[in-house]
Amino acid sequence: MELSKNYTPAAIEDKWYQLWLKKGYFNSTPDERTPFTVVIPPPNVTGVLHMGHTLNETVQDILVRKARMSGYNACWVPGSDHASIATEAKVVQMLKEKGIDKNSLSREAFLQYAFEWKEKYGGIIYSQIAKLGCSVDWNRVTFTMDDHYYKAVIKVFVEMYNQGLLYRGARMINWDVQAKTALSDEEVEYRDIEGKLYYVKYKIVDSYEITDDSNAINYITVATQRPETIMGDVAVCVNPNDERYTHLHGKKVMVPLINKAVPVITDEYVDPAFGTGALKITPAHDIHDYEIGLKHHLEVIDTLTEDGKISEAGQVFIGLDRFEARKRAVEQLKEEGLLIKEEEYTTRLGFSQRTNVVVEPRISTQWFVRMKELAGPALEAVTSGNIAIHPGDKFLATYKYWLENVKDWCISRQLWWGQQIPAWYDENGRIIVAENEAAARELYSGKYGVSNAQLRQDADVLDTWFSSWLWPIEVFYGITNPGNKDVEYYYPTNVLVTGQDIIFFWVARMIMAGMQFKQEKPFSDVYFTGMVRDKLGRKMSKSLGNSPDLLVLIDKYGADAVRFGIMISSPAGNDLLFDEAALEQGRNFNNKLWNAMKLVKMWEEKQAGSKKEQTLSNGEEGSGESAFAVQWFENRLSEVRGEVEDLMKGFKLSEALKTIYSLIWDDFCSWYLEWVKPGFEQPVNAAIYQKTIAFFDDLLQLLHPFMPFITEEIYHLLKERTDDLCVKQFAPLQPANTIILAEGALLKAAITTLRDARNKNGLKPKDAIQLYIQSENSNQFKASEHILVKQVNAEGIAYTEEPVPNTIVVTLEKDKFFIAAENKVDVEALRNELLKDMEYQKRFVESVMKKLTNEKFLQNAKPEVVALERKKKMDAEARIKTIEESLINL
RNA sequence: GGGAGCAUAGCUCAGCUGGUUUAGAGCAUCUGCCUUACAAGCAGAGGGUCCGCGGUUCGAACCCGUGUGCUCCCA
Repeated sequence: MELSKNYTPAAIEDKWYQLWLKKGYFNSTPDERTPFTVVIPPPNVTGVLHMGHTLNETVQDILVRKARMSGYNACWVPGSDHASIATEAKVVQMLKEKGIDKNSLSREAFLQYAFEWKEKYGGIIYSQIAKLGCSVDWNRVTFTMDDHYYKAVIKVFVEMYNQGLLYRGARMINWDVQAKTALSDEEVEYRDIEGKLYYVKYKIVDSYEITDDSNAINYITVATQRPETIMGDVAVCVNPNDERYTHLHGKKVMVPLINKAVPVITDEYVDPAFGTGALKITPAHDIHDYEIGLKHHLEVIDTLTEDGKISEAGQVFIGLDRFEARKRAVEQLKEEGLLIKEEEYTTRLGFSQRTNVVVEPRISTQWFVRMKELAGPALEAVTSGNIAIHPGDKFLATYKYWLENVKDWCISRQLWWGQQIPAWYDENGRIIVAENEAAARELYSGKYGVSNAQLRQDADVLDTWFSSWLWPIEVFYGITNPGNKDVEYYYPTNVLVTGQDIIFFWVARMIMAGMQFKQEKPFSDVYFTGMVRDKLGRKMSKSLGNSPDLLVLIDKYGADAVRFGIMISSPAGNDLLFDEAALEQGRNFNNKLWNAMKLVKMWEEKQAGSKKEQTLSNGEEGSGESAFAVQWFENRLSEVRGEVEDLMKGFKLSEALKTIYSLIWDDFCSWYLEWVKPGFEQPVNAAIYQKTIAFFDDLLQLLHPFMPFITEEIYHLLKERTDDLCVKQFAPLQPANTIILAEGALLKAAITTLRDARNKNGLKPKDAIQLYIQSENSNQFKASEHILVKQVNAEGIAYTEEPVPNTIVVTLEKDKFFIAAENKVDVEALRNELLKDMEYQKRFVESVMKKLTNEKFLQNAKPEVVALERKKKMDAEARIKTIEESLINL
């Protein structure tokens, strides 16, 4: 078969994914094996995979594939959530384009459009997950608006209501004026904004006759950021201890623009140092004002409509948008001479995470979850170590802080797309909560003795997170069909992988739900990935245009390279600065693997001797050095497999990948393959060939969870197979022989030292040399001397007791190498090199001697540490001696 | 304003219980190579006040204090 010069991923990736699917490798059903369960953090249906998802899904796939190849029954459940606000906005937009107004539709008709929209666009995210190579069980796709899932949410709501964990009430909540719905505290993002502080005069009522406007006695100055809310003012508040305003206690002032008299009140809350020390109180539009209002029994005047315009209650500027009204208010205040000054001011404003508009504090009647009761067990689950957070040191504190200070969760949303709240109200506003209308009626008549009452269901739906917090349970039907085989087998799941930004939204609430509805944790480990930023460290966002398109990247580099690139630059839990250069590195790695395969394939036809009979120790020409190479690599492989195992157990996936990368590129390609590579047109030892294929297999298997496509492809190209790498089980770990590893390290060091000497002395790669080794222990070189000869292009090798004159001399530990070549020896350069090394060694001995001559060190340090220092000293002194001898013989 | 974290090579980061650390890796850089697996490559090299200051210790990149700078979370 003709093999292309470089690896071409596109067709290969598609081929293998289809084959894996066809063979059902990703599907899981309960059996006698231990399960390894992961539920995907459901991306929302409106979205496409961004780089953050890509990182997340890749991490999950690595863990799942590794488990699948390690004897576990791996089950990775895919799905998406219905994203009520985002989806509803998209559907409304789509209807608008068709010329349909949402308000003209019935709820049922709207939902039908919404489901149609979901069917059409909701699948994009799944095709991207597949493109990336994710080994999810497609038979288990779950959507948070599936019938059973809908029922589960309703069931949980009713249950919680009956347990007193839910309540309905008027509170100040975060209001999204674009989506026209309430938001939870977590859905609000705070950002610093350059704003203005306006200093406005409030005239004092019944004061002295106003004769002179500059006379401060006639008015009080209030500083405000929001002059458009002046119409909702019900008081002006000062600190009771602020002497500047003592004379105003009990007085009244005129609210500008609407000329309404309101009292001056006092409260410790007011900071005399901020602004003018006088605060206007607008209970309807500020949370602190609201609380002060409650305390002082003040009226609440809501001057804004649900879409952020001035309402009738505002009296002026009616119908104007809040920001337009601000401009107009400022203009009018100026005209009336009531605006003293404007001041630049940096403030923090809340923005809706979904629509990005400034969130409006608003008093409204909503449903809330009492969080205190749920927080206890969720906190305990983590602090007791029952659930481990990785990296723990970083997020444990955040998690604890949130749970210890948790506020009630506003779960009602003024939307249609979502689970409609199962609460019914009669004409008197009495509440009945039940799973459906029939049950509600029955309950109602039982409770109040009235049948056929007018009952009206709550029009609102529940927060999307109120459904996704059930995810690890209900994807296995654990709420709607408790005790079923799947949920008993797969729950609790093993690990949840997600971004640190949704620790409260989701992780904490899922743990609450697990403890509350299943009396058991939802997962054993939580792995938080960092945020993906661009290479300048900026968050990726649509507005900056710095977020690359995943499919374009896969097209350009291949899915394996994308997975490699994102993992190699992703230290556990740290933010990762995404740079396409990392994908290039991945592509180059693909190519390296591809070419290594091509090299080995070339040997297939050119094997010396019969494949079966030949062994490594039969004295065949060239077998000696190769036997060493095989032995060494076998042990090196065992060693690295152990390291990778440990790294993966500690969720250090990036380091694990780096380790495998280096094992393949450096140890296998640069060292091992070069060591066993036959000369031009020469046959390869058949036993070595077989061993090399076996090593290659092991390397591919080790890499497979990270780069599934190319590894599967090469696995099948290396040899005729009946099995697939995807489900090949790892062999047990073998201990590595440290003596052989040390011999290999020495050989590598010798080769590098000699190559460096060649380089520095201007010897071309083609110039052959004669090599002499002076060593007290020359045996250590003999096992691998044929490799050494080949790797440094020596014509021959000899052992000597005496220095060899007119040669280039270099030292390695206590050993000396003499290189005889055609070139003239640059004595001066050699001398400098040796002197530099000696200088280093002498200073090293000095630093060691400092310790060894220190009585306190000898007394306090552990004996093995002292012994170690003695050895360091002896080694360095021996080396100095070697260098001195070399210098003399120059 | 409250809390958490970080600061090590040009860049991104390792460095576990203080002692083979006069500090490692990848990328980038430099030098030499078109050596028939791979120039998307090969061989080699250079590069550091471990943020500043003070302390504990026989011994500090590591522990403690303090200052500075950056990042994140919360109000």
